[in-house]
Amino acid sequence: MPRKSSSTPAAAAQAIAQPADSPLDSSLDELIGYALRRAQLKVFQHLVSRLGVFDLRPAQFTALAIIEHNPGLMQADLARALAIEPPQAVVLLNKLESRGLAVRVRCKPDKRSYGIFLSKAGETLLRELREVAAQSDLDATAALSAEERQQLIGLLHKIYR
Amino acid sequence: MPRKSSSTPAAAAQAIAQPADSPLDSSLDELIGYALRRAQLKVFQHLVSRLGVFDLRPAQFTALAIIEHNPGLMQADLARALAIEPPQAVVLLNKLESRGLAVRVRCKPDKRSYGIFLSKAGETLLRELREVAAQSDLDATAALSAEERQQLIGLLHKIYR
DNA sequence: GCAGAATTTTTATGCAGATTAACTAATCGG
DNA sequence: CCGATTAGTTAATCTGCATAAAAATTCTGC
Repeated sequence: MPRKSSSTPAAAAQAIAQPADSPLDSSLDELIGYALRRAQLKVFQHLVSRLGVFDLRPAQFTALAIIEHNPGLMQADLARALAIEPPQAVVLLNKLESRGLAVRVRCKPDKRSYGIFLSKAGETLLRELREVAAQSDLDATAALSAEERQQLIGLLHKIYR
Repeated sequence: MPRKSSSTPAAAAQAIAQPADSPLDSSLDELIGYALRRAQLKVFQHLVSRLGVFDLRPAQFTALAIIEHNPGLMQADLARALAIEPPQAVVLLNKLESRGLAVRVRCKPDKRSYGIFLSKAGETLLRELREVAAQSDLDATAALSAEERQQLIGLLHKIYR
């Protein structure tokens, strides 16, 4: 019986990473992009499986955090913050709203747009999710010391800031 | 006129990153997973656009490097190394072979399998691609010093090794 | 204040990448 | 030689994302 390594259903490799048991190498390890991708994939998959317990995807978690931090924002803003197109923000929000985690409130002055807010349940869940995510982070980077984690975050911020 | 920020056709955000001009924040920046994803996305998009000149995707570049480093490997091995499923390895290899960059050679002892090799053209192109990738790496991480890059690579290796 | 342009969200459609299942060909083990 | 297994391929399906078009509302110039 061929064993199926990953329990992760999606989050699939767009390609680059090799699973832990791969005996093959490619001499690409000195490329930052390659190392970044493999590390990111591992950490991401960790998070995906942790969030899976809540039937949530990373993007939904991120959306909750953005909404909390910018209450009343419009959908277009959320889309931009998530780097997704507006139609996708619709389906994402639909899911959050149908689960009672966020609400759309018609904007008084401009009845085209909505203000988006977390529900009480959304706030509560988000608090828990933050802890889950932080713990997932630690687990996935168990090989690093606290100091190294801070170093890493600093370097990464330099790249994308 | 609605401005379209990204010139990147695909390589799209599975969600998390925010484009450079996003005014919104989410207080997620202290998560390694979040920072990793955003940095990885930036570096990856850089590489995608550079490789686009050659009509290649990162996975194809990686495949070439793996083949060079493990000449004669079987398709199943390649699939495992790329963390993709065998059917995908087929289409990937078909493309490389149709472009004359790699060849399948029927295996003498076991006529079910192939040995995969780079063609002369594949080797030549790969040499060029390595330089392109290395330069893309430098460009995308221009904010880092040489020392910081080495530091970063070391930290990333600790995560996924 | 009204016609036309612009903008906010939604719906519909299409596409690229990936996974699964089913099929072919070849080898292995008795 | 025959059933079971393996390598590769093909086909069907799914998913995520984008693009385009539509609907509702607001804005602008006259």
